[in-house]
Amino acid sequence: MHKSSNLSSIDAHSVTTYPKAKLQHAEILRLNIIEAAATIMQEYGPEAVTIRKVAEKMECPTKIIYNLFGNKEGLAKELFLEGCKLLATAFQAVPQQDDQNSYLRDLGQAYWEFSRNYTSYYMVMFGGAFSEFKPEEESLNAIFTALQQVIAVITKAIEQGFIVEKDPLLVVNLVWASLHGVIHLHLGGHIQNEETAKTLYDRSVSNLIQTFFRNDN
Amino acid sequence: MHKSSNLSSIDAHSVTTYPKAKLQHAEILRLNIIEAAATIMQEYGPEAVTIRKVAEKMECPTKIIYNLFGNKEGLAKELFLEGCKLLATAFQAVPQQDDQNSYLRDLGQAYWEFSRNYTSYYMVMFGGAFSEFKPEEESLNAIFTALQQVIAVITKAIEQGFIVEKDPLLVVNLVWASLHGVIHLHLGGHIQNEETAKTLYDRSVSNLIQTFFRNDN
DNA sequence: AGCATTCAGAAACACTGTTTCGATATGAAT
DNA sequence: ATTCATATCGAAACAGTGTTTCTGAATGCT
Repeated sequence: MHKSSNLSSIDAHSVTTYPKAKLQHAEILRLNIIEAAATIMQEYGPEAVTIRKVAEKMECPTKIIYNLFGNKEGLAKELFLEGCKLLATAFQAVPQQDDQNSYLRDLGQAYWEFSRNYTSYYMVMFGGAFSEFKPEEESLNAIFTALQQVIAVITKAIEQGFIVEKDPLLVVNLVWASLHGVIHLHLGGHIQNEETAKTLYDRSVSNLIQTFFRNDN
Repeated sequence: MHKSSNLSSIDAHSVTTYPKAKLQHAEILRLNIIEAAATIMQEYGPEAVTIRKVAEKMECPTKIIYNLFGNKEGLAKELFLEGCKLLATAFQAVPQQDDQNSYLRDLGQAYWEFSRNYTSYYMVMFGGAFSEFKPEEESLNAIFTALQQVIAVITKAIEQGFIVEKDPLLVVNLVWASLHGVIHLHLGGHIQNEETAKTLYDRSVSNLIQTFFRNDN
């Protein structure tokens, strides 16, 4: 106890730096709380993320979490944004190709693997795991950012005349919705067998590419 | 209080009919509880369905609900099955047509309207509104039954050579997943504008039909 | 009619998100 | 430096959830 009293007694005259140091401390605490929540979520699933468990892991009272995030929705939003970053990273890790068709296929594969490797994040972001959280503008922008590679490749394909449809976002949404549908039905237990789900997913990818990419025959 | 004591004192000698009457009573009670839960759900949403609120509406202790349904998951399952019946009815209400292409389009429209008119049921069935409930065999069969019209029309289209793909269930799942994806992204707040969502939905239907129905040109 | 069994129904338990409130400690002012 | 006001801390309480206990009462069988 009284952990910070030593720190604050180091120098008592630099008044202006005090709030800054405290804010830094608060920011670090904030990040640690998000990390703790993420750890619990990935280990035991989104429904295991309770304010009390996070507070227990952080060895702090729940009030601090409420001070920093307002309510559970605020913490959920941070996990949502964290997931967006992970998805963005996953897409960025896919090597670009001149063949837009093949590149889009690889991005689709990356999306599937993201849903497998970060299932809890996927459920928070797109599966409604935290029913209290609905994405608002900032969260929607984060998704938009995460999908940037997909948007880019489709935009390019349109510009180069490989895709007839003019509106890139329309195509992106159609692709996204179709693939999300397969993943979500699988995660929801409606398509239980994973192989079956993967087969459906790959067929969806192929069908979408066939639909949008004019095959010049 | 002692409501049933009058009933049971009507005739005390017909011993064999007693359990039957009681089972009937239990069955009626069971149906009333499901109806009460459904009413709460449709009025205030799935998250408002709590054992206590249902018990309060039924003016009975929560124990009775636990006796009849085991736990909340058991009650959720009944709502799920109820939703399947409603969806089946909605599909059956679509007039059959010889033109499989057009018929499938109308079934797709009915599916969209079901998700609009019975959003809570849709969320319970396919949106994971009751996270504790995952469909087991009986529930999966109920979905299969509800989708019967869709399965039939696709099977027929394959038999008649309009669809090249051989496996009807594969096609059904691909169609279902794509359309569910649009609906679910919309209900989840990722595609907020309803008009946009409907446009995407209609385009998905068109794309799917174009993909699977060989256009004889 | 008596007896065993079952079941109703209130209360309690364990857990959740969230808020309250007194004690504490902090930051500013004289 | 001491005082005062403010802000924060942190335990406890509140309201609500799913579920289980437990006692008294009614039920069904002998």
